[in-house]
Amino acid sequence: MEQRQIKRSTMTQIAEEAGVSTTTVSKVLNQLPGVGAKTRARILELIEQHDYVQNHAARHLRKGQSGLIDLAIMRLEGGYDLGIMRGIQDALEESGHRLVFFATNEDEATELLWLRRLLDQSTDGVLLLLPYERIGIAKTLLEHKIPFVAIGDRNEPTTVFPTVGSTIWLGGYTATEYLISLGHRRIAIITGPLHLTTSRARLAGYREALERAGIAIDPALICEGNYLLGDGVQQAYALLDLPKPPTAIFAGNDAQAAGVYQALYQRNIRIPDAMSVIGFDDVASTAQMSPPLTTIHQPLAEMGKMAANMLLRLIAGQQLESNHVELSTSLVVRESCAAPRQGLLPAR
Amino acid sequence: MEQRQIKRSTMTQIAEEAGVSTTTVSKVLNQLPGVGAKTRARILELIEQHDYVQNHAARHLRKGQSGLIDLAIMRLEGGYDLGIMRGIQDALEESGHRLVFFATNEDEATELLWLRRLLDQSTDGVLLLLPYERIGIAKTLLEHKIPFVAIGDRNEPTTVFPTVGSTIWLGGYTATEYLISLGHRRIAIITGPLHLTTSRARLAGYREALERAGIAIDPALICEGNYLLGDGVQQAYALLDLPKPPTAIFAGNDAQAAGVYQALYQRNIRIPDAMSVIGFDDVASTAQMSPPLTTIHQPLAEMGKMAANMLLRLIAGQQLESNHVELSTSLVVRESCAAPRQGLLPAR
DNA sequence: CAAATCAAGGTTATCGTTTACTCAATTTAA
DNA sequence: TTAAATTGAGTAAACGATAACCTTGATTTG
Repeated sequence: MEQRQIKRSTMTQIAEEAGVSTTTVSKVLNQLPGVGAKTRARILELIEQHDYVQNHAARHLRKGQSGLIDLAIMRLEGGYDLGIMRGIQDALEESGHRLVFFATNEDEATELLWLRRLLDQSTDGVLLLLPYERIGIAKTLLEHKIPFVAIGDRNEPTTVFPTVGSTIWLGGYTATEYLISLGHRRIAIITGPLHLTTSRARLAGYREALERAGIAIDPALICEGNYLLGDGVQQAYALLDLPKPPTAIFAGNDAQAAGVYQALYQRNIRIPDAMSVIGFDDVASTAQMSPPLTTIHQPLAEMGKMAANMLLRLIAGQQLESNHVELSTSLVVRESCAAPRQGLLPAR
Repeated sequence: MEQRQIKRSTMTQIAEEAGVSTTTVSKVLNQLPGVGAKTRARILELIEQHDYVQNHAARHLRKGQSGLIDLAIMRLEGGYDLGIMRGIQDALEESGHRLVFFATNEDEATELLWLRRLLDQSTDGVLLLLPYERIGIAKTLLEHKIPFVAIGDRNEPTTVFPTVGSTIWLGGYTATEYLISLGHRRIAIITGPLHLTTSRARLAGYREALERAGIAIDPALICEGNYLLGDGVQQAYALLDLPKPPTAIFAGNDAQAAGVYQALYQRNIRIPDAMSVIGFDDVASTAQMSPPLTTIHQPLAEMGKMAANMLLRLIAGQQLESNHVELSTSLVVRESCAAPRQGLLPAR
């Protein structure tokens, strides 16, 4: 087997050529004091000439810092994770850390193996992007004092470890309020699994908006899904088959909204003329839908960035001001909502 | 600053407790011969007890292998990259390598910085997932003898370095042939940028299919896009405004197909009744469209897996059987294509 | 002018493994 | 029974950089 990677010059070589010790070169590289201007310049020049790059492994071994941050994700899928990753990427680029990527695929064995590998100090910190709370991981990480931050919708808000989320309740409220403002009175919601606090938060927001508008809540208009497209399809059919179907559907997330779209397309019900649909998340692909989906924007990239920055601070040994931070959601109006067909509400 | 990560036990400690030298422990860990059964058992037990994990950095420093594979991607976006990443993930999980993720964001400076960092032997190999040929990177990698494999549609097929692609031409041919088989005669195509060989390959396949079916090629039905949704919208409008519009549109890729959908939705033209649409790539989100998009499947995950495996072989110092491999595309029939409205072709 | 301070730089141990080489004890072959 | 081969284990030198601790000469200070 031939030598694979070209042999690069080491600090020792640079030191020799410059006629100094490696210590001095190290000082220059790490911008530490104790080196004269002339010497420094000479060394810098040599470094340039040799196209010298510090050996990562040696540095890591000595300093105990790998320069690596591990991201655990459940499943490489939706735009949700992608949006967050984008933000993480951005934040890490500045810090010079490399992002290691790992998908658990919901397999516990895989997950454990991964966790075990991290324990050899090969990671500086961990970002958890798991859709439900994997207490196990968090606990292990805590035990081993590996810094980490959890991002996104999770089972329970906690202050035991740092988390980044968004104002879900407000999002649910805003979505519903918007539909009301368009004149809708019969507004359905397809929630996520109700054992998740974030699903309940959406629903609570929905309820609050209706109540404030003085609209009675009709339990028939509240369906539970599992945040998957198929649930959207199914629940939409169920809603359409109601004796008195809604004029608008708040889909809980964008995937379910896509499902609602499909059901409506099948039934030849035009959006937004005959039915308004609003999503949640504002995943990248929602803008691609026909018509483009009005939805609640979660600042995914910002959440990722925030989480990464918090982690970086943790790694640097600094204290966090707050263990849980929530970024704000906002309404993105596109083309899937309009006033209900019959115009204004009939006089009572 | 307090100690951050828990101090883990080292080989030395294990060795001491077992009353052997570190060499012996190392042999056990690396499954090398030269250790008696009893000793081996004793050491293994101690390893278990201590929950010992090898120190990555030390190992890396000594062996010159980081256990890391870097993936360069242009931009964290579509399902295209995601699909491929999924395959890579799978392949690497088996080998135990960690996947480092990097998005160039099309910024050359960032890219250079990244490349420079890899040169310190901190990577075992590189996977290039860049939509156009970044000769610079490949050349540098080649120079420094860093093993790498390029994946996906690229500018020019090459045998200078290993690449993984798919049978694009055949895909273009199949898509067109399928539309013809449904009875379409006026079939439009929205290509990608024609300076890309992969765009030209789709077009060539389209032409061949038409020719074989004895259908004259109408240049008015051939438009060029840039693989973006907006191009799909725009070109679709142009096609609809033709004196004699097509009855089917081959959209070049799925994003453009989504654009076509939007334009058709605006004009209230129903798919597939009044217009058939076929995509290319079979990105995850196409199944979410309304109606679900019929498209040409690129085996993205398989491509990623293949590329990763090739890279692994390269890293192990093995020869590749072939420098360029092409996996086959296939037709995925969903609901966006049907026979043209007017039924069969009028007799001539 | 002696003592204290300081800046520039060097010595050396160390981080935790791997590996080439050595060595003694034991087994095998002749 | 003795030389040769095999086996189980140890020694010590890397791998490349960092950091605590010195040394030296120059400059400052009282």
